[in-house]
Amino acid sequence: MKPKGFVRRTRQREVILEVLRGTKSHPTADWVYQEVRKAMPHVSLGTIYRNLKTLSEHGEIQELAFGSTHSRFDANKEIHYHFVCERCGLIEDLDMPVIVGLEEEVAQRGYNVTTHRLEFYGLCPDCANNESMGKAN
Amino acid sequence: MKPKGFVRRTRQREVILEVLRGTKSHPTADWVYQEVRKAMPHVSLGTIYRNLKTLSEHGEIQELAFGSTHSRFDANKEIHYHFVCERCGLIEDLDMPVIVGLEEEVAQRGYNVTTHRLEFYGLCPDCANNESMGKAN
DNA sequence: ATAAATGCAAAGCATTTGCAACCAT
DNA sequence: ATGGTTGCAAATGCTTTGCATTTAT
Repeated sequence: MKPKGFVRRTRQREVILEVLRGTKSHPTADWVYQEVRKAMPHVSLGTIYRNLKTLSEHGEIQELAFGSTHSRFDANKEIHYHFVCERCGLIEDLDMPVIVGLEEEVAQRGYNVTTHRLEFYGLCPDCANNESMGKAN
Repeated sequence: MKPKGFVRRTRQREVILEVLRGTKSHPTADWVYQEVRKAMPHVSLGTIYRNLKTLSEHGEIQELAFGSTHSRFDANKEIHYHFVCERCGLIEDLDMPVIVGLEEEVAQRGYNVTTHRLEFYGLCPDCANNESMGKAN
């Protein structure tokens, strides 16, 4: 029996991966689109987006979210770290000390560091609990 | 001479700050909007967005970008940290070792940690240089 | 054969903006 | 009085989707 939800190997998917592997510039979807078009003038942006999503879901690439569809705001001005639950979306402050010397370490590499951001992803206690009890999603 | 670009103290700005200071939930702009409406039925979403931006630019609150308007993709599957230039938008990999024991530290607080993300913000070498030379933006 | 993937165009949706009226200083 | 701020609505801009058609397996 053939597996359902099987991921096919298409030319557009291959070109997209090639393009991505050929750069260190952390490109946007649109940049990838422009590059892929050079080899396949008829690709559609939709295909690029669908493949980038599929590829990152399968761990072939990493997606880094920047900008903001859903910015969150915090009246706490002090630097602090967050935990983000990948199941319920909860975002909580972590009562964890700010790591000292971290920005200095990057500054030594020639960067002028203003601030840093550290986030942990996973399941919050509640979701981890529901998951193990086989609750619905 | 009165300063230009002075920030006024408006009722909507105050209510927005109050709402934000009254929660630990890292709300979205829309949640803030719904809350502020309870006190000021006529506020507009545009005002919420404008004020959230002003407030974070002035360091009164923190904005945490989630989701993605401008996702970036990386064929490098290994976990690694990034530097983001706030002036030119450059995003670079940092050749910096992954901090050991970090996820364990959060796990001890009851979270089920899958991964983490660490980013540094500031000026890249080029931009820092141009800035000091008084180059245009 | 058959379900996944594509191209194209039409939504979706959070966020931004133009503009006249308004109001804090 | 003056220019920052607001409300309203239209516009952006990235990303997602519906659908008929291709295409990989």
